[in-house]
Parts: sequence; C-alpha cells; structure tokens
Amino acid sequence: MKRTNYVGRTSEKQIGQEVVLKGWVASRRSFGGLIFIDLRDREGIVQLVFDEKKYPEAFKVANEVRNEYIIEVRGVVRKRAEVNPDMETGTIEVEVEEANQLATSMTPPFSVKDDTEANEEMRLKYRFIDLRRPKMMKYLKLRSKMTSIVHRYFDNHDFLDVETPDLTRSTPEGARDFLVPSRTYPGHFYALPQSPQLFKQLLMAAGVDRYYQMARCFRDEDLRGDRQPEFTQIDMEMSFASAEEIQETTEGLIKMMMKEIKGIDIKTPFPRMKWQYAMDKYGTDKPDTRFEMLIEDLTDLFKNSSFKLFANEANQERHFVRAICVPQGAEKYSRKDLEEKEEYIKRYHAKGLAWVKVGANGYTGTIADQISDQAEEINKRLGAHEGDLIIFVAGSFQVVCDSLGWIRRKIGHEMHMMNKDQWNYMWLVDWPMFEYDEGWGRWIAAHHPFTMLNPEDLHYLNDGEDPHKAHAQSYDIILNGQEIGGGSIRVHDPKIQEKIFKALGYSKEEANTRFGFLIKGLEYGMPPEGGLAFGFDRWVLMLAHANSIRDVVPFPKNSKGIEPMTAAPGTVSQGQLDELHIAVNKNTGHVNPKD
RNA sequence: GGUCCAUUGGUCUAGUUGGUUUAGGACGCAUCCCUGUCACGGAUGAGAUCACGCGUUCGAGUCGCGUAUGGACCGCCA
Repeated sequence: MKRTNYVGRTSEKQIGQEVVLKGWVASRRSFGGLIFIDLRDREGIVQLVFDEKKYPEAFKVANEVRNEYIIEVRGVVRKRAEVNPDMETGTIEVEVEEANQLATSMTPPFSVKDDTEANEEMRLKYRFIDLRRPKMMKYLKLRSKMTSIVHRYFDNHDFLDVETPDLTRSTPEGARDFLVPSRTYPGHFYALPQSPQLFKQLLMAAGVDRYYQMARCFRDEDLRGDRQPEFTQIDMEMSFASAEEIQETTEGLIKMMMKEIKGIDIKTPFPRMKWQYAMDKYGTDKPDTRFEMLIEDLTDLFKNSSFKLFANEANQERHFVRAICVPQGAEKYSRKDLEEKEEYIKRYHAKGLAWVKVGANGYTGTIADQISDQAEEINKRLGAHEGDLIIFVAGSFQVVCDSLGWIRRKIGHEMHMMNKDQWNYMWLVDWPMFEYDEGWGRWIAAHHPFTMLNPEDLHYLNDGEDPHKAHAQSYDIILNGQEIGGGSIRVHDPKIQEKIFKALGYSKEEANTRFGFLIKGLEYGMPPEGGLAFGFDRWVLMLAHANSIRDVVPFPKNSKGIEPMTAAPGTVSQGQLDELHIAVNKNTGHVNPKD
C-alpha cells in the first residue's frame, strides 16, 4: 500500500475519496463492535473508524493494537455526524476497510501528548518518544524552516557557504576546549572549534569576500538552561564592510526571518545603545527594553549624608548608590518578598538591599528616616509617586549593576511588564576593548583578541596608558534582554594585532605558536573586514517561546553534560586508549552512572 | 570548585508536629462489558523492599549525616 498523504493533512477536500495512511496509534476507544483510533504522524491526527460488521478483518487489527503501535490503513474519508471542534481534522474521519500492523510497541514510559506529565530526565532518555509530541515536532519544523531561511537569505546576498574543520587546533583564551587525541602523534591533540573565528578571517584573506555557515561550535564549560556544550552558530564574515554594513546585512536577515516565521514587519535600522548606558540604566549588557523601570544614580546625594551605609559607598572610587522605582509596587511587595530578593542578590556580593515605600506622608520602610532629607530629590529623579516602591543597592559598579539589573528583570516578570509577542531587537555598541580579570590578574579581551578598537583609542595600547579606556568596534545583537549574537570589525593590520597580543600579555613566541597562521594571513594581506555570529539555538528558543534550549535541540545534553539517551560520554576499550597513547587515572573523578 | 532544592508502583504525585497507612490518588497497564466516542464510559485486577548507606528513636516515607542522581543558581561561558 502506497501512502496517499500525511495523516495530519487529511482534509475535507478528500471526502468520498480513498486514502492510504500510515502512522502511530495515539489513542484507541473501543465500543465492542466499533473502535475509534486516533492516528498520528508528524503533521497531525485524524480519527479512524473500524466497524466489525462491515470490515471484520480490519476490525481485528484495530482490536489488537495498543498505543504507539504503527499501522497502515486504507479507507474512505467521510464527513462526521458530530464535529469535534478541538481537533484540526475534527470534521472528518476515515472509515477503514483494510488495516495492517507495521510495528508493535512496549507500553511507553509516558504518554505522547503536549501536556505530558513526565519530567525532563525521562523525556531525554526516551527522546525518540518525546519528539513524537506535537509541540516537539513543531520545534523541529520551526528550526528547519529557520535554517532554510538563513541559507536562502545569504545565498541571495552573494555569500558563499564554506565549511571549516571540526578537528582543529587548541587556542588560548575563551572557553575550555574539547580535545581529540591524535593517534599518529602521541601527546598531540586536535581541539573542536569554539567557533570558526580564525578560519573565517582567513577566508577573507583568501578573497572569499562574503562567507556564511551554519557552524557547530563546542565549548567545554558548565551548562545552563540556555547553554549546551555543542551548539549552532549562524556565522558570517564580510570583507570591505563597515560595522554599519554588517549590521544592515544582519538586520536584513532578521527582518526576513520575522516576516516569514511570525508574519511581522520589523522596523529597521534597530536602535543602538552604548554599553555604558546599558550598564548604568539597565544594569546589564543585554537590556530588555520592553519595559522601563530604569536604574537611576543617587550617589552624589549621599556623599555628605549622615546615613553611613550609603555615605561610605558614595565616597569610594567607582562605588555607587543607585535605585529603581517600581510603579505601584508598594502593595505588591511585602517585607518578606523583599528579604527574599535581598537574599538572592547576595550571590552577586551585594551587602544588602534597602527599600522604601512612597506614602502620602513621605517614606515608610527600612531606611525611611535615614534618607528623608533626600526624599524630594530622589522622587524627582526616579519619577516616584504615591504607592510606588523604591529599591536601593549600594556598592561597586559591578555589584550595583548585577543586583539592580537582576531585580529589574525579576520584577518586570512578576508584574507582567513584558509582552511576549513584542520583539525588541537592538544593537549594543561601544564596548570596552579589555576587561580586567581578577582571577588571572591581567587584562583580557572583552570580545576576542582580533577585535579592532576605535582608531582614536589606539594609543591606549601604549605602555603606561590605561587599556580600560579603549573601546572596541564590536556590537552585540540583543533581543528582549537576551544576547543572540555578536560581532566586530577585525584587526587587519599585523602591527596593531601584535600590539594587542602584547597588551594581553602574550609573548611573540606564544602568539606565534597559537595564532601563527592568523598572523601569517595578516602579513600576506588581509582586507579590512568584520562579521558576526548568531547563537542559532537561542534564537530558535525565543521565537518558539520554548522554556529551555533543550527543547529546541533534538538530542541535548543534561545539565551535567550527559546525553541521557546514548549515555555519552562513555568508556572505551583499553585497545582504543592504547592506540591513542592515553593512560587514564581511574582514581580521579566520577563515573558516568548511565554508561 | 561552591550554594540551594528535589528523589514514594511504568509516569505524575498525596502523605501534617515521627505512631490505625494493609503507603492514598490520578494517568497508564491487563481482563471483561459496550456500535458514535474523541481525556469515551462501566466492572474487576496486577503493580512500591518510599534513591542508597549509616545514625537518632520503643518506633523513620517523615528527623540527622553521608553518597548517588536530577534540577536551579554563583563561578565559568574570549
């Protein structure tokens, strides 16, 4: 029997026609001599009817099948007497004349429906069952559609899709590398790429001019709800393009994506926000601009205050007293709620959280008396009115930003300030070139070491100057408070690249060992160029309104890096280890219990 | 590396302050009845050494400690 159409695409147009369908038994309802089966495939569900009197052979098959058995049926589409409005194909059914069982199934560990009660551990272990759920199938289709749009867009704009190697060389900085031992060279290792960064730059040196790739990237760091050890980037690079041209190209892709996926016309160009402003007003380098509730600085008001807690902070270098005003938050938030928030922000090393509620006769709350002198000015700066809640945090720049940034986002959620169908894309620009890493005790590249700084900031690389003041020609693309991509104009002058390596503390030898091939590329002529990489999984996650990146990755790792279905990583034979010249210290660490 | 939370039939869970609980329910499963259901319905039934170990106690699913697993977060993720 040859299938005539997908189960889920059976339609009223086929009424009276014969169809052959193949799919999974989603549910079975027996009435003695009459059996209904909901048949499911990736496109949807249709109701089958088996009548013992009319087609006894087919009925016998229906009587024996159970949930998740796979069957093929031949029958006639007909209009239903009683319509089921909850079902997409609820106006029709198929009266089955012939049926065959193609596969049996053990009782599934959880039922295949969207509101499944199974927890994620179960779903990942039996992913092939989990993916049968319509919601998961929808995610797979969305991802496929988005991939195809990416290819179409870049192909239409003269970009070449070029593959770069997965077995490459370990580079310092950035994330920990996944290593692959070399069989032929004992003690040598390939590394899986954290991104195709250096290759795409060398493709520019090669004259490819416009490159893109759906590239798999690998980073051996701890996982999060929006982070997997292997993930997909939409990677692109353009020669002879300014930051604006690269951004324009990116906006074009986003515009096309939003039109085709969501049917929405997104306005371009996107707003640009400077890094410093984002940190000051939103407390983060990925602001959610769907709601206001901005952070305001009050440091100057407390320099001479008798309120020691604030005064002490206000008089320290690069320490601040800042606040947000929660409109009509006074009733919504109890002392207990705020204590919980205070507890939370201690993980950002905040010493505490202070708050007042704005009443008809001034402030009430923990520090109301201590700050009554400044009340008028505070209200003015924050635009506070009766019924509002003001939350203060004092401390170092990092602590104040992290704490108030988190509180702003958290309260935004709790008070339903963001609309999930609003899509605020924006560029975050004017990044600092370097950050001081307390752990390493040295300067590191904020973006990556091949980022071009603003030409007028070049002198900060000289000895005795403050690299912290240098700004980079890099840009992040932000969507609703999530970073979904980032890029930069690259260094194409070997002399400048050398200076940057030096500022980062690399000796010439070290730089040559690690990045020699890039330096060579520069020496043989690199065009001015730049590019951008999108976190594709995260973008899919957001457009899908999914809860976790694990929902839009077909076979994801759990939070401990284990893939529960295959139980990777696993052990290998002694023979394999010998070939790779590897001795394993068996007394160290844990064993994958699923292996 | 660190902090916090969770773990009870196949699945999801209830189980107060330790004591009538033979560990309750829902879904699923099995057998039977049923020709218009669509989360079908009805009847009957099977299925759990309460993650593991040690301890406290007259008595532990319940309290403590440890281990394991899962999840969230900090660090980390150029």
